[in-house]
Amino acid sequence: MDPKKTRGRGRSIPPDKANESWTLEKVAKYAGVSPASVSRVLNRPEHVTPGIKAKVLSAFKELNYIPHGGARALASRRSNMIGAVVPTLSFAIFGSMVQALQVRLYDSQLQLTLASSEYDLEREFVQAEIFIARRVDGLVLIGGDHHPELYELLARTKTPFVNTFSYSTNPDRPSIGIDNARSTYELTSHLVELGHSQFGFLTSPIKGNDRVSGRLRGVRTCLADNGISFDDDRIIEVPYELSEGRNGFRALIQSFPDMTALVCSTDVLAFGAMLEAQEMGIGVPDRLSVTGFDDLDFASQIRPKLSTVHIPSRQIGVRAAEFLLARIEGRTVPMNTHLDADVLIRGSIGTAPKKGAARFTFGT
Amino acid sequence: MDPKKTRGRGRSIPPDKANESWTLEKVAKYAGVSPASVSRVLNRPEHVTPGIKAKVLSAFKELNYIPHGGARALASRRSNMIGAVVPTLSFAIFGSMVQALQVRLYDSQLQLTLASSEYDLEREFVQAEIFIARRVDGLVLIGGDHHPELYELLARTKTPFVNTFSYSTNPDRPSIGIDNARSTYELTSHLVELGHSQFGFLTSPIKGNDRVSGRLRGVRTCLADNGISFDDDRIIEVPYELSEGRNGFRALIQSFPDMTALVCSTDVLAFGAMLEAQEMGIGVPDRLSVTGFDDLDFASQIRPKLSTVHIPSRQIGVRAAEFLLARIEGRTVPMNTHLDADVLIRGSIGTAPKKGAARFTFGT
DNA sequence: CTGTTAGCGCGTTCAT
DNA sequence: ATGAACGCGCTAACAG
Repeated sequence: MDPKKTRGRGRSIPPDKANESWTLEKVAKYAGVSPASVSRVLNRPEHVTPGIKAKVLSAFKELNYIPHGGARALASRRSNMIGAVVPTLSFAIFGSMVQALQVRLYDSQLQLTLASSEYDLEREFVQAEIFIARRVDGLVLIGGDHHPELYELLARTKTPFVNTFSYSTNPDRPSIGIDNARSTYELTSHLVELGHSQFGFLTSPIKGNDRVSGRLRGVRTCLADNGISFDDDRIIEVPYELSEGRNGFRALIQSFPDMTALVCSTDVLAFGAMLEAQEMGIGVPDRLSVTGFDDLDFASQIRPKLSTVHIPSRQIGVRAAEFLLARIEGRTVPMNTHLDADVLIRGSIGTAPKKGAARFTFGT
Repeated sequence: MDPKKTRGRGRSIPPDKANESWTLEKVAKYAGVSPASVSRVLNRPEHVTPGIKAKVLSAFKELNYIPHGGARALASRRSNMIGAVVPTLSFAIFGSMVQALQVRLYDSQLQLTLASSEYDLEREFVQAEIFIARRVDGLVLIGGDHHPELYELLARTKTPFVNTFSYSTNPDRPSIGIDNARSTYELTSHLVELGHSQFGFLTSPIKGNDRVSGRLRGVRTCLADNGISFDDDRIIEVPYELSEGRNGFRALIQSFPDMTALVCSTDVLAFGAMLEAQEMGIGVPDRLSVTGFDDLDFASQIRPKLSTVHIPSRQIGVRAAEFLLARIEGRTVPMNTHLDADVLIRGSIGTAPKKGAARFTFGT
């Protein structure tokens, strides 16, 4: 027998198993096999004899070997990472999508890495660029409004990506999401049927956010279809914060004391508005109907319950993962998939108060 | 002159600038300089003559060159990535910490990459391991309760890390955070001073969460110090969800109808409890005092305002970044830093109702 | 200051 | 099924 391969199986230099930085090559030597075999048990264990596999596996354990991700990415031209850039980490709605995404990717041996843009398209671009520099295998984005250069970058680098939360039909911009305009249209219709004609729209910043602008479009279209006038000064834009919902509502009701229906672009602002209304003695839904969007936990817990639109965010996460997996593996998949969003009519809306009766007077 | 170095500066093979995968070497050839110089303008631009720098920079632009992150990490033994594993992305409290962390790291050319553990120590371990496989330069963790193997892994790989949100004094476990027990002790003291003696504790799962267990300890110690009895069945543990706050409270008040003070381990559960109390006709704070922890936006917006503890989460994020930066650069820094958490006494707590008056009777 | 050269740790042809 | 050799794209000495 070859003495090198008998006893000791190459355990020549194990000075300190713990404090060594083990590389695939060293592990191979330690296990008495070739580097290629070690690589195989890492990547295609089924193509390896049980005997060798066992040796390598036990070497892994003994040496606490951890393969170098960067080196693997370099050699294989695949990073096994998917990047996601979300607008914010401060609201639950993206959290549940991301969680579902993560779990689904994990099942396929892909790791999710996350960054946030703080609702800033420039920052979103920078974060995406960093991900691309890491050669992520795919990218998940929120919405379809992005820096023009980002779309160019994506195309140039051929990075698979998918827009989420808002549905589009553009075949060059894969998307998985809901129809924001349609859902809001529906919500607004209910209000119209209840006799409302004095509307207000309270929203977080619209620029660069197609979900929000879609919702605004839904309101506009619905009111136009019903011959209800809706001037731009009935739209008030505030930062995405609970307290700003209060402020926005106060400003709006001061300008339009006869407003009886308030449509909010998101639950958070609706909560703020409801809290302020309550404080001002404006009854919801008796004198004012309020709607939101997102169906956050609070929506069904506060009283009255908030009428809103439920976004299937877990579904979106799962679908996004599966879309990217398909693209990465070269399978063909529909570029755009529409998901249904349930419109939830709850206690926060009611029939429009009779003319005059609704008018809120200050200082009374 | 050497003809190779004259006109054309090597622009021999630019077949399709757009569809090429440009490497540092190709860029160097294109710019007519050495690979080393290109690398230098990437990493130490100050050590490069303006002339060369200009050539390289314009080549970057023309070719849309994006350096390969994995290769850089491999060659330099630094990934310029910091990993963070958070328990959940669904609550704002970690969001603001992570955001601050991200911004601070960004200023130092480090990229944050995020993963979530869903409050599961096993999953936390796996996520951390993946990060370490990517050779992150540092790791941010939440709390100090981790899988024992994680601590081993960290030590073995010499990965700089820091526990956040909970303060500890263990020099082997760097931490930046608040003293959960102390803050809750203080909060409870207020309740005791207001005459309360019938307490309840509503909490999210305690196991593996030292922030929550610290808070429980704070309550226990305070009540013991004041000679107030507090049996374990006055502690109720529910999932971390708004609706579970309702359920938990209902169960608790049924078992202990004479309870007048409810301490919650987190604002979310306190909100649930307050909503349920309101629904049940139990006045807050007249018949029941409630406290939370976190100071979420809602805490100061609902009525009555929730008494709670404000966590300086942005501060924690900034400090965590700076701690890791220091460790990476080999500077010495205090291993444990304590941050103050403001105890906010607001409308949700009041003097204990007289004996008997407080007793809530079902079906009345 | 600049260019040359040798790896970084791994995957992947090829032979065998 | 296994091993040898090459190269992924970049940085880090070193030499000039």
